[in-house]
Amino acid sequence: MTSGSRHGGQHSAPTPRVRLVDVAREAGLSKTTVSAALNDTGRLSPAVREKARETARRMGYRPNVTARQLRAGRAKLIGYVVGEAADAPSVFLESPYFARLTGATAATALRRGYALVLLPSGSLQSEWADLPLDAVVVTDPGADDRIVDDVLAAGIPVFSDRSVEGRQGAHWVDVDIDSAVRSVLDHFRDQGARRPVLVVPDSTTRFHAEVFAAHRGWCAEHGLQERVVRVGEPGNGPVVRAVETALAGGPEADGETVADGGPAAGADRPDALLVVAEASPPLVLEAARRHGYDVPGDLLLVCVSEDATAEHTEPPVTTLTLRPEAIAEAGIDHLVKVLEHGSREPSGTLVPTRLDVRASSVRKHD
Amino acid sequence: MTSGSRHGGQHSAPTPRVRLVDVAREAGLSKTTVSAALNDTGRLSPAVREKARETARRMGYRPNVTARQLRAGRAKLIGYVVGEAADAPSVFLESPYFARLTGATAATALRRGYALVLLPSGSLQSEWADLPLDAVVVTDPGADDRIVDDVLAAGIPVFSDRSVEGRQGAHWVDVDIDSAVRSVLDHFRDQGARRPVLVVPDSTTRFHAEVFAAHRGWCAEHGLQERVVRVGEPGNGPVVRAVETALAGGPEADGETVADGGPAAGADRPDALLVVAEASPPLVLEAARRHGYDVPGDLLLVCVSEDATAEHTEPPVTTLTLRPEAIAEAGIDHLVKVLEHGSREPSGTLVPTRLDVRASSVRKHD
DNA sequence: ACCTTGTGCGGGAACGTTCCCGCATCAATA
DNA sequence: TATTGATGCGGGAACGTTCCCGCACAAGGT
Repeated sequence: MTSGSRHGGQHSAPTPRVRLVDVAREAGLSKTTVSAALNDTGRLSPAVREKARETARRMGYRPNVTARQLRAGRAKLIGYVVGEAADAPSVFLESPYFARLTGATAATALRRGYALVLLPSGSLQSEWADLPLDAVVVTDPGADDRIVDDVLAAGIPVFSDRSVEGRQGAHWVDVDIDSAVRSVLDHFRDQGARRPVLVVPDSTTRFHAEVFAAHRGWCAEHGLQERVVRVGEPGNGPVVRAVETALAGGPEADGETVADGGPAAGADRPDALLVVAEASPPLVLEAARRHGYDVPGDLLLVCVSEDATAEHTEPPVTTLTLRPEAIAEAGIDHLVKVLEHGSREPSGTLVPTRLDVRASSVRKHD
Repeated sequence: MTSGSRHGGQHSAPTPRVRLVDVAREAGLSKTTVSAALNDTGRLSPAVREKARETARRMGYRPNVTARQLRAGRAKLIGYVVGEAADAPSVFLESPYFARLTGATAATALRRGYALVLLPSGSLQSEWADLPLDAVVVTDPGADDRIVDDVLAAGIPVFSDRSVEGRQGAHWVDVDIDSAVRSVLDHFRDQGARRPVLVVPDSTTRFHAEVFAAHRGWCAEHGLQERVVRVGEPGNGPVVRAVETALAGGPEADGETVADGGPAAGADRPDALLVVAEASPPLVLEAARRHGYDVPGDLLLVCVSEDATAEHTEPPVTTLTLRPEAIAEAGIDHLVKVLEHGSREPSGTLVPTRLDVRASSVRKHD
C-alpha cells in the first residue's frame, strides 16, 4: 500500500489523489505546517511557507472539500425548490420569471459563498435526504405543499414567501404585490379606463390569492365593478383562452370560471386588461386583435411578466416586473444573515415591484 | 462537555444535533450496531435492530451527510454550467431550450442519486473550488471558453458536447444537428420550396458551426444557392431584425452580415425560412407578415425552438425540437456509467431530433 | 469431553482536513 | 549564566460516519 489503490483497490486505480500528508512528506514537513501554509494561517517562516506551497503546486494538490466541510460543520449548500405544479415536473424553468429568479439566486448565492442545488418540484425527501443542505429555498409553495413541512421537520431552515410567516425555522421574502396591483389599477384609471378586467390563475399560491384580494379591495374603494377571469391551469393556451373569455363576454367552458360580475359584451366591454397569469405578451396582444380590439385605442394592456418579448411587439406591452434579481438578492442576503450571524429573528423582507410603462397602456392623444 | 455547546460554544447552542453515538449510548448498544441497524446491513437479531431503530426515531436522529460522503469518497454532486455568453450573466435560463434542458438534467440526475449544482456562466473557479463535485456538465461551451480547461485541470471529469471530443477526462453527448438541418431542408424541398434561407447566430458554439456546415453541404449537393443571414447577438430583437434582413433584401447595419449570396428581392424572394436562432415564434411570424409574406402561402417557416408558443400562433409554427429531455437523460446516463462503472471509454452519444410539422411549413393545397 | 461452525455484537481504524496545544530553539533581558 | 518571551513547527485529537475484523458464546458434530 504505497500510492495507488488504497481502500479495496477497484481495478486500475483511477487517480490516487494526492493528500495533505503526501505533500507534507514530500516537502519534509508536517501536515499541520502545510495546512497552515496553504490557508495562510499560523506562524510560519516565509521560507517554509513558500516551500509548502511550491510542493503542493508541483504535486497538483487539491484539498478534499468533503473533509473540510466535515471539520467546518457546514456544507455551504442551499436547496432550491419551486413549489406548485408538482404534477408538471420541472417545467417551471420555462416561465421567464422563475428562470430569472433561479439564475439570479444561484449567482447571488455563489457570490456569498453558497452553492445552489436544483431540486425539481415534487422531489421526494429520500432524494434530497442525503444532501448536506444548510437551508432550502422554496419559491411559491402551494398551500397544501408538503415540501415546507418535510424540510422543516428535517431540521433545515426554510426561506420562502410570506405564507410561511410565523413558523419555527422559516423565514420569508416576498414581493409587494398589493401595492403593485393597486399601482396598475391606478395607472389604468389615470389613463381613463373605467372597466378594467383582471385575469389571474386559480391557484393555491399565496401570490395569486393576494393579487385577487388587492384587486377586490381596490375595486371596492373606487366603487367599480369587480371583473375577474380565473385561469384553471398554467400554460399559454389556457391563459389566451381566458383572455378571450375576458374580452368576448360571458363565461365559457374549459376550466375558466367567472367570479362575481363577469365582463359583458357591447357597451360594457372592458377597456383595460391586467394579465397576471404568465403568458407570452405577443400571444395576448394577438388575442385582443382577434376580438377586434385596438391596443391601446380600445384596450389598455398590462402584463405581469418578465418576458423580454414584451418590448418587441407592436405596440410594445407595458409590463409589471417583480424584479426577480432583487428578490433573489434580498432572499440570499437574509439567508446568509440568519445562517451565519445566527439571526434568530424570523422576520421578512418586502421587495417593491416596478411598472415598465410602454405604449400598450398609454391612451393615444387624439 | 455533556450535550450542548461542544466545540468552542457559540452563544446559545443552536441545535446540539444528535449523533450516532448518542443513539448508541441511549439504546445501550454500540455505534457499529446502530449503524448496521439503520442501514439494514450486518448480522443483527431482529430485536436489537428494532430497538436501535426505535431509539433513533425517538431521538430524531438524522445522519450527518458530510461524514457519510467523506467515508464514501464521493459527494454525488454534479456541477452544471452553461458556457457561452459569459458576459450576459445567468440569463441563459430564459431560453426555453436551456430551461428545459436544465430542469430535465436536474430531475434525471436526482433520480440517479446525483444532485445538480447550478453554476452561473462565468463563475470563477474560486467559487466552485470548494464544492465536492464528482463531475461537471458543461452545455454549449464557447470555443474559447476557459471553463472546460479549468475543470479538467482540477481533475474533475467533464461532460459536454462533441467539441470536447478526444480530450482526457472529457465525455460528450450531442444532438444530431447535421441530420436535423438536412431533414428540414428536405422538408422544404418536398413542399416545393426552392429558395430557402437560413438564419443562424454568428457564435463560436460548435452547434451553430455545424448548422452552418450542414446547410452548406446540403445546398452544394442539391445545386442550390446558399442563402444565410447571421445574427450577431442573441435576443429577440437582433433575431427579428435578422429575419427582416433575410426577407427584405440586402444586408443592413446592426451587426448582421450576409454570407455569400444574400437573399435578393423581387422574383428571387425567399420562399422558405429556417430560423435556428432562439427567438419567439410569434415575433418571427409577425415580422414575416410585416414584410408582406403570407405564411405558409408565400413562405414556409420552421423554427428550431422549444418555445411552447409555437403551437398557439395562427398558423401554428413548425418547430424542430432538440428534445432537451432526451439529451439530459442520455447525458446523465452516460455520466453515471462513467462515474460508477469506471467506464474509461471517452465515447459519446448522438441524440436524434424531432420535427414537429405544423401548418406554417405545409404548402396549401389549392 | 473436545473441536468446529455459526451467530450476534463491539472495538477501533480509516476517510482528509483543521486546530488546539506543547515542545523545542533562539534572541533578549536581568 | 539563568529566566523570560517570542517564534517556528509538529503531534494528536476531533468532525461523524462506515466497515473490517475479532471476540464471546451457543449449538452441533464426533
